[in-house]
Amino acid sequence: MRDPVALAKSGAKESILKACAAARQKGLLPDAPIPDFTVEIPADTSHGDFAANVALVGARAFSMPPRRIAEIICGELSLGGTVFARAEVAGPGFLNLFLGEEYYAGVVAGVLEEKEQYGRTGTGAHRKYMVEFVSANPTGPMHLGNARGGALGDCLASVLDAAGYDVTREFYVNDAGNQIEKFGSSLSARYLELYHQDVEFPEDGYHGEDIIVRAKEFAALHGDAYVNVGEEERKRALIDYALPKNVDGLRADLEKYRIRFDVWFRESTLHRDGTVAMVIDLLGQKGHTYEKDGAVWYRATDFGAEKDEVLVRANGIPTYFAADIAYHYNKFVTRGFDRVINVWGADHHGHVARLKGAMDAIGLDGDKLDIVLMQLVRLVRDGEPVRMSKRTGKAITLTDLLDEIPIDAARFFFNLREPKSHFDFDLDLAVKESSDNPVYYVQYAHARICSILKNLRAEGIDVDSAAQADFAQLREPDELALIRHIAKLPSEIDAAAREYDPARITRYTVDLASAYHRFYTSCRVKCAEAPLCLARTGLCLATRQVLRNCLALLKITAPETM
RNA sequence: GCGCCAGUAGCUCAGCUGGAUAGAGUGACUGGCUACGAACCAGUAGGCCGGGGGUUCGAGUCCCUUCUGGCGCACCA
Repeated sequence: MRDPVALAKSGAKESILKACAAARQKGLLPDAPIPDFTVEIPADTSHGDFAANVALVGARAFSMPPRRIAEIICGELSLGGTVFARAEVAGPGFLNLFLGEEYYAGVVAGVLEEKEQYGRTGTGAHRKYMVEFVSANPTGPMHLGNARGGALGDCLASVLDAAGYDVTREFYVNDAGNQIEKFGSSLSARYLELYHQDVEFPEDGYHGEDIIVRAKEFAALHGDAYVNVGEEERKRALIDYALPKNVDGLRADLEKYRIRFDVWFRESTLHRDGTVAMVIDLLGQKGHTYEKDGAVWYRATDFGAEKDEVLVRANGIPTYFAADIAYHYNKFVTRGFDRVINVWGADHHGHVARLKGAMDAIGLDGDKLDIVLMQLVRLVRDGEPVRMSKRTGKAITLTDLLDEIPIDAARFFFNLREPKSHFDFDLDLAVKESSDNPVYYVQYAHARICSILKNLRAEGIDVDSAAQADFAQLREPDELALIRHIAKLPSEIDAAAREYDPARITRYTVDLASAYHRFYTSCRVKCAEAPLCLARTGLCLATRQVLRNCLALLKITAPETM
């Protein structure tokens, strides 16, 4: 629960504000309000460990040159009680702050004390959040988009959990509506084909092999009992058989991918329990609907959408959109989520405004609904886009992908880029067991630490007592750089949660591994003087802990040996 | 035609609510193991941040415009 970076920043801010007040009292600064300023970690460490831009943003308010303001504030600055040892004015007027030695020791000791809790923050304050993701149609196998959405949604949920939110992972099962009817017709046709009935396969039906497999399974159970019944009865029986099977299949595939949902929510329940009818009614009462061409329309344009939408078709069947409004009513009202995050493919971006608008229209707050749009993925092999599976000739499925590349690599790669970035998934790189594969780079750092600790134990060093080592021994630049990076984890988790971008954690982990490898190259653990050796052992333990915490978040294994 | 996302090194991408000399990986070239894992580290080269305007102390970041690419604009989901 400790966040060294946040503490340092707030301490710096407080001291600076005090210095400003003191300067004003002495008449050194005019009596104008101090604009909001930031305390950030500069890219270049020669610019200090933290830097404040107070003088730059205050130039106008004080009508003084920034450099002069910075000098005045710096002169009044008292750093007692903060983690900083000194400050200096630099560049155009930055106030650069340098950390004192105690800070570093505190960070390492803190990690070893908090262990797997290190990095977690209380920012979320247990607010109820839902992340709905994947939600693949149960009419067939999952595609590549689901692979990215799965890794993204799952890690986003982990990140939110780490930031202190009460998170529910949810899969929306579209077990009603048009595509289920198509699913039934397709199954029915395949079933009848088995009995040499002369049937025409539905034009817009599902052509996948999996439909034939299900029809055969059904035939093995029931024989020709459903050949001579009505089409509706046959479809119903086939759907009732195949749908749960498919959902179980999705569940199993996702578990292989290390994703476990808290809730599998069925669309059909919304139709059955009347929620769909209720929200349509509600919209009508509020005057947001009208009838045209026999259909019930919703005035989406009144709520920011580009065009109005049909809620109930002329044939009396509600649209998917109507069900979606009901679904979100259920999320917010029935189940009381404070915020709902949906992970959608970018091809659904046209639905964002209308769904959020619909929330406003039924008297809820559309701003509590966040849609994370992720761009579609392009698979690349030998520098060429791969569209189809070699084996099946059809679109590549999640299981095809996981047959080819390790789960660790898949989860890592899909979380390496921001959701909104288009990206190429390099199959050759993902299967490569070498240094240029970043997932191995990170895992190697972990294995390396484990190996060192093992050697130290073999030499009779009490590794476990290293948690109480004198970390003030750590003074080398690469040691301090590593510790500074370790200190960033909690704020990085907060940032990832705030921006809905778990890729930040993946990149953080790569950078951490890099900082460790540099430390390893320049600082020996084993042959150092006893106190230094123990301190470095502690730093190894802390780094390993942080690597583990990050990899656990991403659900990627942390191997002891490779 | 309208809308959303993106254009940063040869390639893949970072760049934190506008901050200091635009970074990393990879590829190319060069160095580093008689010492804890060389699946590692260090160095060199490589850039009118798609183009053009604007806003201000300061723009890769914000605004306008334009070009290019991806994706949407169903009584499908």
